[in-house]
Amino acid sequence: MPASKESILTHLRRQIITLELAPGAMLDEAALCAEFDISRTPMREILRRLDGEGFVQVRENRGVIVAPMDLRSMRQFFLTAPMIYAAISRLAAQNAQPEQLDRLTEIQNAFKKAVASASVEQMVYYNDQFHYQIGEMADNPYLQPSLQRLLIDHARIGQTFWRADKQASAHIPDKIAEACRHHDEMIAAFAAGDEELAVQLTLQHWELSRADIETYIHPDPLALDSLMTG
Amino acid sequence: MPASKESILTHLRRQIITLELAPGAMLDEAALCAEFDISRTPMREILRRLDGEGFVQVRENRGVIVAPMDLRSMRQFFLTAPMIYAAISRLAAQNAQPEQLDRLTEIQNAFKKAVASASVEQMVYYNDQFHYQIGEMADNPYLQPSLQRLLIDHARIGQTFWRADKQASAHIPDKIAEACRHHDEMIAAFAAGDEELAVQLTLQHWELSRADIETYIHPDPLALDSLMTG
DNA sequence: AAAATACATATTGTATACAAAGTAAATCAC
DNA sequence: GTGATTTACTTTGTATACAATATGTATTTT
Repeated sequence: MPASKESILTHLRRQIITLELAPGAMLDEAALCAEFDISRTPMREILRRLDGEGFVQVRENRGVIVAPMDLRSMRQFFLTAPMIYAAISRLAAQNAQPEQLDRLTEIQNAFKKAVASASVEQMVYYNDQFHYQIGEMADNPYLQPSLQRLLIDHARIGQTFWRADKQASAHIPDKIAEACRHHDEMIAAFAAGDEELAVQLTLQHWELSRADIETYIHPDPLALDSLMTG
Repeated sequence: MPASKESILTHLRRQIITLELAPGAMLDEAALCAEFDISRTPMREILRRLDGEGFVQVRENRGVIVAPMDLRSMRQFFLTAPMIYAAISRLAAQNAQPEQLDRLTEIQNAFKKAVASASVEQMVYYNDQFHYQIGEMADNPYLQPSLQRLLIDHARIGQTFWRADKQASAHIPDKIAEACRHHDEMIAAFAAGDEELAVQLTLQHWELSRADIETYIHPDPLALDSLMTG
C-alpha cells in the first residue's frame, strides 16, 4: 500500500529537521518512489512543495538536494530570528484560540516525554513543532513563511543544544530543563493573553539557544587548536 | 512553439499582481495548457510553485484559485509590512552590490516611463519589481519569503493608489510623484550604505501608501452613504 | 414541489512511456 | 600522459493514458 502524500511530506520534513538527511545531501527521486511506493509524478510534486517550504532545493535538470546550510546566511539567521520570534509571540498572545492552546500543550507534553527519555531526535522534532504551533496561533500569513524557514535552520543549527552534556550527568541538563520551563511559561502567557510577558519569555528562550549555539560557532581557540593538530 | 516555464511563471505572477486575474478566480488547468501550449505535467508544476510563493491556492481535488484577499488578514498586513520593509531596507543598505543597484536603477527607469505614460498596470508591476529587488539586495533568505507575500498583497491592495485622480489633472498626481522621488532617494541611500536614511525613507514611503489605502478602507461616512442610496 | 438518490460529465490525481539533458567513461589526438 | 571529443548511460523533464474524485443533472421518492 502506498503512503499518503501528506505522510511522506511529514516524514521527509522530519528527516531534514533532525539531520537524518544531511544538508546538501542528494535526494534520489527513484529511490524515494520505491521507498514510499508511489510513482514519480506525485513524488516530484512532494519535492517541489518541500522546495517551496525551504526544506530542499530543486535544481533544474540537476536533481534535488536537502537545503544546504552555509555559514554566509548564519549572520542573517542570528539577526532575523529574534525579531520574527518576538513578533510571532506577540501575535500569538493576541490571537490564540483555546483549541490551539490545547494543541500546544499536547506538543509540550510530547516534548517533555522526549526530554525524559533523552531522545535527541524527538526533542528536536517536538521543539520544532512547539514553535511552529505558535506560528499557527499568531495567524499571520505574511510572517509564517519566514518563521518556517527560521525554524528549519534553527532545528538543524541548534542540534547540539539537545545533544550536549548527555554523559556529564544522569539527570536532565540544566539548559534543557530551562528551555522546557520556558515553554510552560509561554503557554501560560499565551493563555492569559499577556503580550509583553510572551515576548519577554520568547527573547529569554532565544537567548538561551543563541548563547549555546555561539559557543559552537565561536569555540575557544584552544578547542579549535586541538582540532587542527588532531 | 511552447512558452518556457519561466516565462509562464512571470506572466501569471504579473497577471495576479495587476489584478488582471482577480483574487479568488478559478484557474482552469486545461485552458492554461492550451494557452501556453504545454502539457498538464509542467503546468501543474508551475501552479504548485505559484502556490509555494503565495500567488495561488491549490486545493486538493478542487482546482486552483488566485490567492484570495480577505479583510481578516488586512490588519495583519498593516501590522507586518512596515516591520519587514524597514528590516529589508536596512539590510539592503548594508549588503547592496553594484550590479544589484544597477538593476534597481533600471527598474526605476522603467517605473518612471510607466508614470510618464500613466499606465497603471506598468506602474503596479515595476513598483512591485522595485521592492522585490530591494529584497534581493537584502540577501536574507529568512525574510525574503515574507517580503514576497507582503508585496503580492500590497500590489493588489494598493492598486487604487496609482489609479486615483487621473482625471483631476493632466499632470502626474502629487502622491505618485512623491513615491517616485522616494524611490530615487532610496537608491541613493542604498548606494551610500546609509542604513538609517534607507529605513527612514522606507517608512515615509510606506506611510504614503498606507494613508492612501486606509482612505479606501475607511471611507468617510458620506461617501459610504452615497453608495447605499445610489 | 422538495428532498434525496443515482447517473453522467468534467476535473483532478497518478502511472508510465518517451524525450531531452546531464554525467561519466572510453577512445582518440597530440 | 594529458586533454579533448565522442559515446553510452543515468537522471530529469514532458506528454499522455488511465483512475479517482468531485460536480451537476436527471430521475425517483415522499
